[in-house]
Amino acid sequence: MKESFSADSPPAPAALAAKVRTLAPTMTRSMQRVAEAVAGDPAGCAALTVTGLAELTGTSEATVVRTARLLGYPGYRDLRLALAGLAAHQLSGRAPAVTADIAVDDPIADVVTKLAHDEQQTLADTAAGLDTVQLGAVVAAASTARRIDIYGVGASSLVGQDLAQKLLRIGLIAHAHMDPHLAVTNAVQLRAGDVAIAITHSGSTGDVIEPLRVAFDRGATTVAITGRPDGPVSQYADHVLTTSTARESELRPAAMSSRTSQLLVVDCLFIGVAQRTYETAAPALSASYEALAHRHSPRSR
Amino acid sequence: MKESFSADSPPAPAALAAKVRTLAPTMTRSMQRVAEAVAGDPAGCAALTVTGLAELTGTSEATVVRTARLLGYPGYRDLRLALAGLAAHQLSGRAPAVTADIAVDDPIADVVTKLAHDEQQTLADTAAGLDTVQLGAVVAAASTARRIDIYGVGASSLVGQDLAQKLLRIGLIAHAHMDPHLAVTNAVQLRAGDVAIAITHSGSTGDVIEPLRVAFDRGATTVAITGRPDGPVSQYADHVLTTSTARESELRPAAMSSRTSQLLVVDCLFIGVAQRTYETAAPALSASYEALAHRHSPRSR
DNA sequence: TCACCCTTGAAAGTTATTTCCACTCCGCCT
DNA sequence: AGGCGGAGTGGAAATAACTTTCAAGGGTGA
Repeated sequence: MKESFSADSPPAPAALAAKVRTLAPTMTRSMQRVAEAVAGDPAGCAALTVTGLAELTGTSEATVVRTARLLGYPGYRDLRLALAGLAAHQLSGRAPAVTADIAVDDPIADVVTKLAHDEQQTLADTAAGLDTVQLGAVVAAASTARRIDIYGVGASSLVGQDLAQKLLRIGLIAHAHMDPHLAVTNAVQLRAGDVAIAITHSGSTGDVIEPLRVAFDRGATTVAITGRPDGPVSQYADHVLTTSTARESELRPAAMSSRTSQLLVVDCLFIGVAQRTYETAAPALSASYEALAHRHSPRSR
Repeated sequence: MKESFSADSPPAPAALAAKVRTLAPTMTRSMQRVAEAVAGDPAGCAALTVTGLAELTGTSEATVVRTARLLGYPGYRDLRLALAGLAAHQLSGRAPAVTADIAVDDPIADVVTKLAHDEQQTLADTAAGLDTVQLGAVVAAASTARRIDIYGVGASSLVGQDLAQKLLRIGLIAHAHMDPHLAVTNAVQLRAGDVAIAITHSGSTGDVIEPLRVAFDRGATTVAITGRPDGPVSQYADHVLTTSTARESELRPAAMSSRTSQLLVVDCLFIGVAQRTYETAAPALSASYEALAHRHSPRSR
């Protein structure tokens, strides 16, 4: 039997500090120094080699290895790996008050973190609150529609354009109207089998409700994508898709999170339609991809 | 100079998967295999030695080390340490994520879940990979710019419009150019102190690079928001903001996640500017809010 | 006081990582 | 078409890191 130490337990994951305390009495003085250093600054020790840690604790490499063994690892290498994991753990643990509002004097790094977090929250909320039955119905209607008209103004206008752009790419006739007057005059052209989609966060944007009303009267399938399903827009909508309303702050206007939410809905809608029309959508998608390729400079690698 | 590879960034903590995707195009085949293995199974790879990983990926030790360097670590040892941290992270983090791709026959409810999850991932990756120093510099430049020109075509055009819209709302002179020719002719008007922002996922969209080049030559502060920081667009950019490149599938074109990523960057930029110009931004924001109020029907709740 | 055993670090030995170099393959130019 | 140059790659030497061995030192109990 060689110089064996009781490696009684598996490579403990996070309970390292506890283990150190438990085992401390059985340790020799030098080993205690090593264990102390490891428990005190896991992150720092993870960056050190055996030699480094030996020097830091004023001991030898052999002692460091012995300590690692005692702590339940096959060698120092594995202790170090565990240490790295533990370090990553604890510095992620302290979430810098991510729930806090974005303040005027927040450093830019915090802005990024908070904003990303907020948007993630918005996405989760939207996904949770989305009525998949309604969505399915809209997908079905859109897949077979003769034409699809989309209404949106302001920030929602961009969402509408995004949807139209994508639907066009898979060969559907979709148009995003930005001018309210033209929208109404075009809505008159709609009939049963066509689809009209109104996008408005407030649910009460007159410029968007009006064309939807006309489409509704004409017998088209009408859809409202709104954060206020109880708003006026819904009365002319066969299907209502609800977007989430995140808290807004002075620096973060509602438009920002509503846009995220709307885009998710619109993307789901698009993918649903693409699935349904896969036979024609797939070739259309690759065709438009091809067409774009030569617009990029050759060098890409 | 020895066999050196561009270890451009610090040892990224959690943004590893994102970094792999961003850098993938610059990588050689063998390196891609290694990077893939690392991104695919951080925990598993953390348990492997250089030789082990080399064998697993069917490459050589040298290639593994090269890949580690490219990812921003001084060597494989450090990559391994980071991997261990990441592994500890994710298995403590959360439940078995929905990593599966969106399939043609997925029910609509799954589409919503998966898509929301993917977009959340994209946001996290983007936030982790965003260079806050660069962002800060862009914010500073934009806050005091005489005028801000924004270039983007296709899907990126909408992102550009979004940014322009928001900047206008806080009283800055911002314009999103959609027509490449007009963009160039307008870029000629720029001079030192002005800001030009090009948005292109591929980093090689000629229609966007051209106006940026002109702006660059004119002495304006130029910014590129791109998923390929090594792309041609960067050579005319004083500041490069990197968006993340999520995996795409047949049903989920790259445009979708790149848009999410771009919007986050743009939002951060906007909030940064709003902070800096708070004195004027706050009243401007409420003024525009007021102006919109009467466009909505009276009944709201 | 002596013998024993435990603790410890130096150094040898082993394994892992990094560096160097030569070979190959691919694209380009002549 | 042939050859020339350069990037990409893996093999192997060199180096660094880790592990083991071993002998010296120091304390303790007989």
